[in-house]
Amino acid sequence: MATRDTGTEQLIKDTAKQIFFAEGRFNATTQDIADAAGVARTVINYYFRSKDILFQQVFKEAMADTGTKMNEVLGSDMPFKKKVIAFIDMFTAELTMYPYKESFLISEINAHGFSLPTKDSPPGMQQFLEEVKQAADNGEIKKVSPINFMINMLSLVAYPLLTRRLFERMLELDDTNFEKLMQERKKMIIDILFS
Amino acid sequence: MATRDTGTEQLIKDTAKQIFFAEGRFNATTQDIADAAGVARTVINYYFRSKDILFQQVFKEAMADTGTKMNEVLGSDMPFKKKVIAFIDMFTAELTMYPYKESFLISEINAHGFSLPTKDSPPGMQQFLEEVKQAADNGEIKKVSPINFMINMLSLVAYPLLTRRLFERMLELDDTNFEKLMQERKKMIIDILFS
DNA sequence: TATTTGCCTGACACAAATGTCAAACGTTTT
DNA sequence: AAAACGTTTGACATTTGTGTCAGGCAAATA
Repeated sequence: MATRDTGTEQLIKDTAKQIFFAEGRFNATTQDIADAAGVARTVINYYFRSKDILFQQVFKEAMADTGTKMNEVLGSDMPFKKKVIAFIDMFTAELTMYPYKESFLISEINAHGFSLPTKDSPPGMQQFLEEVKQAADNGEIKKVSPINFMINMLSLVAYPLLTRRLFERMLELDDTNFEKLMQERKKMIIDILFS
Repeated sequence: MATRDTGTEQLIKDTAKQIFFAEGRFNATTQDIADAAGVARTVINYYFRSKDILFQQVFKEAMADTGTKMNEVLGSDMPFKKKVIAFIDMFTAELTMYPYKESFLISEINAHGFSLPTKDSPPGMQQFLEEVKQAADNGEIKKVSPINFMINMLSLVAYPLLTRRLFERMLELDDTNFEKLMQERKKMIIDILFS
């Protein structure tokens, strides 16, 4: 049917991602999304047939996107430590832009039972876990199981960004101080991982 | 009005907590909650007047509950390392029971602008941060800012439990193996914090 | 036993959200 | 210019979720 491509379909998906992943408004209605995108609500039905299908597409793309980004870094041929730093930078940027992405994905899994399309864990991940093992044998890092190393790396970066709002309140930090704290943390995380 | 206390009010709140915090079904309807509790939907209106008020009460209690539990451990007079271990145990148990609690609280803040009641951070927290500073001066732990120590402790415990579903898929773990991994992690986390 | 009182129920009314459709609009094609 | 086509729109219908109410029930009280 030879699309004329007004960019509207993509605009709707991007707007939805903004609302779900950046603003964390998980119960946004199709009207909310349409308003934010500046289009009539029925356009959503025209392009996606139903709200559910829009959600599924956004979900699927988000998963694939995360997978690709991770794979690119973890599967690259950088030296180990450099790779870890690159990953932390990438992951920090990702979570700063879309702090609620993971929470949204998890909540959609619970709400609609969306199954994760990942056939098997991405190849880059396997390669990286192998490299962690080597680094542990080398003595470049402390002896930990590769999986735990991976989890530590993810946790130390992601958690404070995921729970940013709570931290800001609990610790009485404003946005500037929080950003500063996150920058400090990057170095500290490397220290911990390579101690 | 001299309540006769059939336990129904509490049952509804407990059921809501189960659905929100344990099952992660953030868009559950009042009907869902009523069904799970085995009562008619209108009973919810009888006890709470509206869905919003029920949500707010659950939210408020959850926040208070978390605050109390943290305060009890962090404000106790245990020796430092013992206190850290006790905290990790408590926090692990809490997150195993209610993995989606934090996510729910954050999502409600975004959706309904629920304000956090704790104006100032609880006293136990302040005391603990002070003790971290001392431990850093003692050399009992590495030199890190108390806030970062706190964040590290929380992150290493919470993140894998929050994102359990994603991890299980990505790393191809079943429930048993995941639990085992979490037990291993407890010791490892202590190692990291006290290295 | 009769009455009060708190608790619970189902039917109904209302509100909010989603989906459908015919028609209008502006490009592109003929 | 006319026709064809993809896109957009607003009115309408449907579905889903929430709140209200009168009345029924059982335990407590008199």
